[in-house]
Amino acid sequence: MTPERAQREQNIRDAVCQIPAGRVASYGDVAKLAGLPRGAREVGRVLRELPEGSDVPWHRVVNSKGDIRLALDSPAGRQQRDRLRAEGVVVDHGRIAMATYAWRVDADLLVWGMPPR
DNA sequence: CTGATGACTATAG
DNA sequence: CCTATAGCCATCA
Repeated sequence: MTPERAQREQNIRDAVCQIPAGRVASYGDVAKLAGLPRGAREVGRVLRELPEGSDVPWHRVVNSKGDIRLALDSPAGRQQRDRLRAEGVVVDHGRIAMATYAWRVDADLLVWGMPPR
């Protein structure tokens, strides 16, 4: 494990931790926030490797279309759906309305000069 | 080095 | 909505 890799992974986890409850962000958005503009796939890998019981809110990460990418009939998939609903996010057939729930990092940066919260 | 892989994404039909 | 295609890139056998 190179230090660079450990650092990238930490940056990714930190970015995910910035997503507010009740909002979601895409893998690509998280990658951008972590300073890896083309690292969407790596975000997916890091989340996949999170230890069980991690505090990182991985359930707030979905694909750019707003779809939960984990199998809905899997334990993890159901957990993602349930956790999001518990935060007030409407999940319909594994899909989330990004127009409503996407965490608009760029917009907040433009208006406030910093991410929300 | 090479090829396969994938919790990705954009675009086209 | 669906499929196909291409681009992407770290990681691994």
